[in-house]
Amino acid sequence: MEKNVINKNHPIPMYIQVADWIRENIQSKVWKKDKQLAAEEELAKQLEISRGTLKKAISLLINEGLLIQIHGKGTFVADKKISYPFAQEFISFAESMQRQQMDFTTYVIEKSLVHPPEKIRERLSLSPEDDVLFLKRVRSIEGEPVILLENYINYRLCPGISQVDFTKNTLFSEMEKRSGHKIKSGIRQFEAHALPYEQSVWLNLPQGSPVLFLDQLTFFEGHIPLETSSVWLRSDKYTVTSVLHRD
Amino acid sequence: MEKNVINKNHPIPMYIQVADWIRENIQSKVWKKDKQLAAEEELAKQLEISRGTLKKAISLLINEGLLIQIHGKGTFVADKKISYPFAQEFISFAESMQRQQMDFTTYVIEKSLVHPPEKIRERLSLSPEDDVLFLKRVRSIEGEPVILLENYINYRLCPGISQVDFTKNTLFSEMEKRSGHKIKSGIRQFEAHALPYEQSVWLNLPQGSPVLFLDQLTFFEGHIPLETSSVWLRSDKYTVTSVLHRD
DNA sequence: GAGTGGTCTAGACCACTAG
DNA sequence: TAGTGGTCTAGACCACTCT
Repeated sequence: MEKNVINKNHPIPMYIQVADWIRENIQSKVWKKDKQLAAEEELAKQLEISRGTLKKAISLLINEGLLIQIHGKGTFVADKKISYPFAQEFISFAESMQRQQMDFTTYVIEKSLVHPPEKIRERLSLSPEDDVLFLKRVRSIEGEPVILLENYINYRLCPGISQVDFTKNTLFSEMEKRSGHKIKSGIRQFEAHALPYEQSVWLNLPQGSPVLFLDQLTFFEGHIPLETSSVWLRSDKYTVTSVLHRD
Repeated sequence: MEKNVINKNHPIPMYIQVADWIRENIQSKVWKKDKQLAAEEELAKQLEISRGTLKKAISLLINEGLLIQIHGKGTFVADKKISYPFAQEFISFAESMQRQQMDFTTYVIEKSLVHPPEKIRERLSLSPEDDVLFLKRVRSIEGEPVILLENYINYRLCPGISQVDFTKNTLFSEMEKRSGHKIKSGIRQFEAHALPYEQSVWLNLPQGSPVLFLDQLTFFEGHIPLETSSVWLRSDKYTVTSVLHRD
């Protein structure tokens, strides 16, 4: 039976638990491409949840591109190749890699508490006396650098974060841990840039190469900005793919 | 009263009608930035719908970046600048522009029925005898070209589409009209490219300029592929912005 | 016609925010 | 404490697909 999959008591909403369980079945290849899931009513009964809750879980996975539903036919495991749903759900590079069970390494180029430039202060709604943690990292897959990140983090909201070893810990998880709040949303703007010299050194690419550039702003619940960053992505190595839907 | 906003009978699902109504209030500036909406229970009562239906409408608009919700506080009109939710919802360039009440013009460079290259045939799951419509267009805003599109459309699914005047009609609406089916989903892959010479002429940019490149595949319901395209975007003129959420 | 997902309801209780 | 959104339920009826 599938019923012991979820815990009816508080910690995590049931629809998230159900989505996690389905995602795991897909990623571990227990459920293969094109497998038809049990009908919603049936599956809900097995899991001892209501159909509405199950539908909410399924819709998350449709959004991630892991499932497709066809009216009158059923729910199926999608034929998903490598996909980096960076543009779809607010997940970090680290989370995206982890979900795909890919290994990456992080090298910290710079980590320092600084007084922020005017532009950063505005974006993060900082008071004049607020400091920010400036973080500059390169991430590599199989020894090849693919992504360069420059983050500015509101230090008041994440006290002690300057002590973290970012070769071992991810920024998102540390920001949530230090602040005691959940990251809720973000804005990402995608542009194509010619790689500046300063960045080209770290990405092991010729200056002027076309790269994906992301401008990011991250919020806690309550629309409180806590982090802003510039990201340079080698789009020859790491493409951003989105599975999108119409309503 | 707000109740005449929606039609309880069939044509369009109520949650879409409600979302359209809210979107219009926001875009026409009747509801301004930071305006707090009536509480869900109250608003549902006014619209004579259930709270669940209202929540579904609201979640669409949160996804579009038009509303934000804060637990315990309320629902608010987001502070939205120009945003092109290209990476979030499967809407076409034309629809994106129309929603923002921006004018654009379309110039058709080429429109021809052709026998598709092998790669296109595979992507669209075509039989050897199937033809495709090849369409090459430039779109300009205020006289400035910003986007170049090359589309391959399964002609069997959209009979007669070769007759359409694409300076006046949009591809998505024509594909839906000719086929009698609704476009349901798509996959977009974002890359940064150095602008090839052939494309540079149409975008009025130097060859080699960094541009956003999109590789797109479009599906009807039932996961039937009907169109695939390559799109070059001037990211200095037209940036792709996504408002993203975590669950 | 049998089986599927799509929409909608009317309610319940919980968790968070604010004064 | 009052007011808000977040989650969950148990059911109903409709629309679509396939045989």
